[in-house]
Amino acid sequence: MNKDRETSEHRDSLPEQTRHRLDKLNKLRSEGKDPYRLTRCEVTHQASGVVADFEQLEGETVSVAGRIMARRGMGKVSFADLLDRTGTIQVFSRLDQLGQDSYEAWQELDLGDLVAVTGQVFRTRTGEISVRNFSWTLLAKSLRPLPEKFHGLRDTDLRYRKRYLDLMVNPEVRDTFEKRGRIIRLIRGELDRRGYLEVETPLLNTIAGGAAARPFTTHHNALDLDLFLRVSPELYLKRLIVGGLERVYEIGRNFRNEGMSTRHNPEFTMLELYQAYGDYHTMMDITEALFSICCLDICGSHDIDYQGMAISMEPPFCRMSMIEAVRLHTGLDFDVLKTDEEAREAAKACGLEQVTVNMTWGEVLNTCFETYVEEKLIQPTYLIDYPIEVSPLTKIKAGTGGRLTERFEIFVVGREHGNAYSELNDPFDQRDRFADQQRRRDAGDDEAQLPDEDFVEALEYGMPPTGGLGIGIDRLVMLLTNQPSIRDVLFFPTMKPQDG
RNA sequence: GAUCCACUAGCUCAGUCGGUAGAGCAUCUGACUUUUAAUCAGGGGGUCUGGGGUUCGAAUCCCCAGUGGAUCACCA
Repeated sequence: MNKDRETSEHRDSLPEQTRHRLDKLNKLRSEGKDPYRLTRCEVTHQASGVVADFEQLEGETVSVAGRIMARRGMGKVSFADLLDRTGTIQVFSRLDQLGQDSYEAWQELDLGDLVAVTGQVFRTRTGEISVRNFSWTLLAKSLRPLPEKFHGLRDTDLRYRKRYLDLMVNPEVRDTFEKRGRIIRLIRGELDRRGYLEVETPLLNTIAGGAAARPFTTHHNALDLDLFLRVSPELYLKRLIVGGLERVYEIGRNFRNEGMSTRHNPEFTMLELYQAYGDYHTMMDITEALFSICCLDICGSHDIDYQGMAISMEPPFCRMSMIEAVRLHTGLDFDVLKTDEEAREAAKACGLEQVTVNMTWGEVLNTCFETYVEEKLIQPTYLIDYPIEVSPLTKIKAGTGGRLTERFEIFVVGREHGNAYSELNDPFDQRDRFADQQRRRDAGDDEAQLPDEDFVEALEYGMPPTGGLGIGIDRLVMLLTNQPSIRDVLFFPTMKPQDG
């Protein structure tokens, strides 16, 4: 709120409620009681602590601080609900205890004002644990009316744009984000226990590698250099494996310049980890451990509800090959369909319209999976053995004629939650795969991966056999907090400006 | 990018057949010394998202735009 708004002509144009609050603030300032000048206050107890430790605290004097969320005036007595980060505590104020001036000033407070209260812990006649107001301080004036307390803030537009209001009046929102923080802490704890080093790698990339996705572009002025926001930290993390760190992980933001949905935000948080001397089976064990640990801690059970679906997060998770899954759901058997031509014809006969003339056996298989199977994988399932065409950084699976790779994605509630593989460490093969990706790019596939010759050079020094895993943190949080949209687990989801 | 839906007081929502706008909470005035969605009495508050059109008359019907939501496309 800028200085202009304190002048009289602006005052008159303000909504009634804001005008009243501004008048009160100006009155305080003119009396030398500017609340914004205070720099700190002594807080001895949290709201939930007063309630939890009532037996010990009854009769003791405590200092609490928070936002006034509700008031119930009774004349010479009044009640207020004070909200801090732990919850709500009731403040009981009496005229004869505060004195005329202090009580009148207390009655002048508005919903949303931030106050500190010092007083005695006691239980009211109706049993409510409260703080008897002996003295209080206004810590900050709230100049705008709060959203309604009973219904909360419903308008999704407002909730996402002004998340602070959402957090003030919708307690379950705070709960979701506290759980998000806990999930990330649990993951760090488990990986630290397993001897992983947490690392950070560049967000500004000269080559946006490691995933097939369109990047955001930016520019460095001093170097006169176009840069890309990373779409994945994968190639950097594997360089660290080459460097001998053996077990590394990074939890951080990826940026993909693509469509948005309930499952996609342009920036999102990924866990990526790499373990030398492991493979994709090692990564299945870690995935199960991480999911299970988080689920038990957050939900208290392996049996959870997600949007009306009963999900069992009890390890071990179901494992099924892509060929098997497609056979099960479409009847098409890619063990029998041998050539690209046969695969295309069979899929077309099955009604798959996306099939184009150039598609290979593996691409058809993958398209069949995405079209007919993916959304049906409700219970946690490791979908294994992906076609080589869609897995340019992955080791070939022995005995598949070079068609399939040692890779899995984990699906829950019909969504991809993670992606892992036995990392390709053959520099010759890797160079060929990049060349293949380049051919696809040249043929018009702008999502094909960009060759990274420096990465291949790193492989030439020798990378041990390595298992790698990526888990979408936002989707995991959605799953464990039963939120329907990724925007509900991001404090500030990407939004169009309103006057855009 | 496509389709459908929504947008009314600070917030949550009604608004019939096209006839000058309603409620609850919040706010203001008054009453009230243990309330808790406090209660009681009274008052104020609106660019009906924006622009255009049809009409004697539009929150309401039509067109365009904005923002959001859902679905699809995209996302190996």
